[in-house]
Amino acid sequence: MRQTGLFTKTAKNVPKDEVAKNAILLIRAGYIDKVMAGVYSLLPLGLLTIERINAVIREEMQRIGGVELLLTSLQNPDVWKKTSRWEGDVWFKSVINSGGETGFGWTQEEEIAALMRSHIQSYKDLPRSLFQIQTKFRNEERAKSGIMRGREFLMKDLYSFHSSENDLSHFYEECAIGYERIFARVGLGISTYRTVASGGAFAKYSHEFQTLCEAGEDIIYVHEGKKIAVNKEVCTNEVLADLGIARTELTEHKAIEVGNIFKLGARFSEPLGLLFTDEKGERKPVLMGSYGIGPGRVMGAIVETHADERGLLWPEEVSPFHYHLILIGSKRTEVRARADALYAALKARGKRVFYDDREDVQAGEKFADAELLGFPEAIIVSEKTLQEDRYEVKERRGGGSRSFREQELIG
RNA sequence: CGGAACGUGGUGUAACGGUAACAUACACGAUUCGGGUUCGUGUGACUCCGGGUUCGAAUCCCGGCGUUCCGACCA
Repeated sequence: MRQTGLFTKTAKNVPKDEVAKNAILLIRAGYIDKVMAGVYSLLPLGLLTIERINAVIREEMQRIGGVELLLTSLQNPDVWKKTSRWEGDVWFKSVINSGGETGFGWTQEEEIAALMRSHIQSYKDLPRSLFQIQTKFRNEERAKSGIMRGREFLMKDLYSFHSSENDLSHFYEECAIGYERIFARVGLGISTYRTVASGGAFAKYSHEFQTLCEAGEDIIYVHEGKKIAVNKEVCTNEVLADLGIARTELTEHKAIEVGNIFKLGARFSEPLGLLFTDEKGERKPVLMGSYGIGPGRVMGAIVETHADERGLLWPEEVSPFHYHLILIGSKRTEVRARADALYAALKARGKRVFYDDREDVQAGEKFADAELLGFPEAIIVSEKTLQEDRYEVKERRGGGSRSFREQELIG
């Protein structure tokens, strides 16, 4: 992508109505735009970043057998009334002009359980796991923390269906491992802990994936040795005994909940009549699990934990581009021609390149912009590099630079 | 939902109840051309909305809407 083809601009001034680091940097760099409290648009660079995160999530969900679909946002109240979840303040609800009402989905257990009634009849139809990446709506009392707690946000929600508790538990663990792979790949591995949280009616515990961060809203107690944590909300002596850890071994941290996994049992399948026939001919409720990750929160958590005083700093796997090709001395036609050629050559080889081809912009401003945008490596093309017949490649993290011949770069 | 602060050009700030100013961004002209260069000129605001007080309101009062922060809430 050429920078002259991008409409967004970087800003020096920080928006005054934002305090969260993630929102300030993402807005300054032109990745997102704030529409209302807790409602942000994804601009081109923001969208590319989210798509990178989604691609990782997709791959790992498919690896554990998940099949992707896309459910509707508008919800049928009837199914929600059966599970007594139509009431409550989370909903954004609306009326249908021709009669009746609807609500915007904030999670989807009811809808998917209702759907699966037509597709699961026998134990032979199990297990199944389905996921989607979809916009969710929650009427939060108070939106905060920039993109990390919005009223409209993207969510990956996977639902699994099982014939036995054993099978559910097995998949639950598989999914937990998948989640660990995801967070490792997007650059949150070392700071993300599988955290014990309240389980609900069916299971004693659920698990949250919590990324240590001062901007987080949750408080967790971390056991470094075992690489596990306990949410403050459930950190009782009984829980600690279950986990075989002592309170003195724990350290308190603030954290961002970037994902959660939940055993639902028959909580939704039973009231909605999602039943199957087992080997003995008996009718039983399907056992379910649900597993969420917020790609926007992940993006926010990456910004919070990776960005520095110069701007954003993306791990390679989620960065919208790998190279930020910077043309210096844009008036000199031979320099521009070489930069154009290098851009084309890199693209032809499938490299993800963002090309700062702007004219009349000073080198300093280009460097500052590149650091704000945060791609892993900058390639600098200038009179100086051409004289040496080499290109300078500068790392965003650390700022070290090396020079390469064209062959080494595109080979 | 309780408490607090705030709402002024695109963005960020200023202005005692008395001509709305500055920075940035933008446009034009020079200058510079590997770290946000320098200078000049110019465009751009019914001061969130609606009432009220006053000779006169960005400023004071009331109501609404919105934003942020603290708390409560967050299957």
